[in-house]
Amino acid sequence: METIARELLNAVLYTRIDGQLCAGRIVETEAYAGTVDRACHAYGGRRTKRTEIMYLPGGHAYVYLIYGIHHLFNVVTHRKDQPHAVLIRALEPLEGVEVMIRRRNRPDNPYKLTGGPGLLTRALGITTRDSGVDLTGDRIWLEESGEPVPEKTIVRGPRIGVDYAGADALLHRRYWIKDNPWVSGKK
DNA sequence: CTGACGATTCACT
DNA sequence: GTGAATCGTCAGC
Repeated sequence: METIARELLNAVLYTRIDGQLCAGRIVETEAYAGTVDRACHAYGGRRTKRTEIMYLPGGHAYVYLIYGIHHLFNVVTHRKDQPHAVLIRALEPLEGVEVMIRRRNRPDNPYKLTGGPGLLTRALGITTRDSGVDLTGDRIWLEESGEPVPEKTIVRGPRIGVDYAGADALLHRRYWIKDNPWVSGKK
């Protein structure tokens, strides 16, 4: 749901995986709007073992493998059987930075530690094993950061990497915090 | 069973 | 700027 994609900006994503606590502030998201969105894995009402997670009630994690290499993390946002989700595209690291650096094992550009959907899952230790986990649990969870993002500093634009979605690729369902250096991709 | 391909990242020209 | 990496998922036979 698009409202939730906006609301998730500034929320803090925590993981406690392999005994390591990590946290990052969400600075970029994308909304995937269920069965009528060509860019959504559940387009047309498709239900498979993988996409079944998106049909769970909001508050679960939907994680999948892309290009055989990267794990992408989403928050399921709607009620049961409404397969909407928000992809977390970028974080600003807050806690466990040393752990993230070790997991990423590539200390070139610091903004690339968690500045991309495949990068932040690597840094936080999230994999497809975590698909379906309850985000109110103690392995992966979200917390409000207090201050909501001022409306003026939220920017929106077309989603990235969904050209196959035809006209739906043009919809402005990507949200990010203006001028935040951790935001991935281009304008 | 088989083949095509992806909500990406990185190395290299 | 281009192309490779790499494998689970999915549709089709």
